Amino acid sequence: MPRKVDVEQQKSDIAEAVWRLVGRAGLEAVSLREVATEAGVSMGRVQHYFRTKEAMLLYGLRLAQRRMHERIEARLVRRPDPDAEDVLRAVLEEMLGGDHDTRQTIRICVAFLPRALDDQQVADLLYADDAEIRAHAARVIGQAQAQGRADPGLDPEREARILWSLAGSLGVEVAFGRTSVEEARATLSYHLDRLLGSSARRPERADRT
Amino acid sequence: MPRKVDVEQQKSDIAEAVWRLVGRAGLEAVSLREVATEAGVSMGRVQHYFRTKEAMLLYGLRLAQRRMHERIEARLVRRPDPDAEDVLRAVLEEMLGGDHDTRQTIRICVAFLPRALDDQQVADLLYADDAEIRAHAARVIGQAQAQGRADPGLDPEREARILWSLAGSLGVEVAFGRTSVEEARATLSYHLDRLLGSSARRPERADRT
DNA sequence: GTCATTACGATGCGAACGCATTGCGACGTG
DNA sequence: CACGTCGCAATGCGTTCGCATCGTAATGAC
Repeated sequence: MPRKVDVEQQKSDIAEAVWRLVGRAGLEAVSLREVATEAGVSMGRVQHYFRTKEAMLLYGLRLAQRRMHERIEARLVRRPDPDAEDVLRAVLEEMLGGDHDTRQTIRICVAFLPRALDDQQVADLLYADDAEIRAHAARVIGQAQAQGRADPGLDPEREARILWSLAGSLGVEVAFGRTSVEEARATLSYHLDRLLGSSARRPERADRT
Repeated sequence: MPRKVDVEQQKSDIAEAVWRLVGRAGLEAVSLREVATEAGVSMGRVQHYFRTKEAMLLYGLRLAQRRMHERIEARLVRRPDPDAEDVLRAVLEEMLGGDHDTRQTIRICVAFLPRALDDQQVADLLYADDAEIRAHAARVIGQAQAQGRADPGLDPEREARILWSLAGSLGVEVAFGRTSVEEARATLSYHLDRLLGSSARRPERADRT
């Protein structure tokens, strides 16, 4: 077997160039030539790794979402023995777009929204975790009610829906520069305090415990 | 003076073709030829009324938003002596995308989001009313507090932010087929009930009072 | 009727597009 | 040390793009 390179590395290098272009000016800004230039490689290379433009875009979206998942996991690792609420908070915090890559990912997802209308594959990618996380949020809210922390008059399903919409919306505002991360965080924190009780919970594990 | 046509009519006919294309598959789907075909006119006509593609798109966005404003006004006309809360509720209701044209407009706004990043003109159009409406919402919430209808512990500014984000987010979900209008309406109504007290207020004026 | 002016339809141009093809240098295997 | 395969760079093709140009039919002022 001949010449070997790190295929995944090459593909992700190209995908990241796609991200930058999409994040900067939307899907229309993406052409094979532009991607090649942005990645600092030849157009032949791009075509070697992606048979079609469509495949390249889909790979970029998929990878962006995987990276976002990894960032959420990383947040959880920093917590000792995370419970369901920790998981929810980690997801919400990630969605706010404090991280530069997250903002990029949010912009990418927004750019793909129109495609989801008639492309089931894109729709599946974009909405993959929605139902699961909403259900999870509802459970956490119900749990807080059972513990007497949350207003028993709340409808967990509806509140979960609202929370999810709110976090998503704040993330988009941040990603498109309409709101600062601090503002978004303060707003979400305010909402969560009213929903689950004070957010002053167990702190993240400090470095070198 | 020679041949006269209804210039505004012609321009809006073309703009509506742009809407259909954008609403169907995003900004990338818009080319002069496609627009001409969709509108059932010649490409020359399109170019006659819009000097550049950019001008055409901007006109489309502007007109879509003006139509949305008009629909909100129309909602208000159906209410006898509307107060500040009626205005807020009319705006929110419109944002949910119950109307087909509104859904189209929401999809158009989303499609333009990336452009707002480095096009101040687009940004101004997209975010024109945000601050005003948020301030208005905050006032309405404060007023409800003063009347003892709303929880005095609420922060009107933050609640206004949340309400605005929520309505926008629900509208986007509806516009992209992720949620039914009924669901969105129920969710918003649930939230408003907790925020302002029962939504069972003065009904709209019935036909033929 | 004459004429200026508006409203277009038709056509052409250069650039950029996605994609296919070709060829060759680099490398692990025998 | 050949040989076969992989990793690309280069180039070309047909299409589509936005836009400019040009010709002409229609119309109201005189």
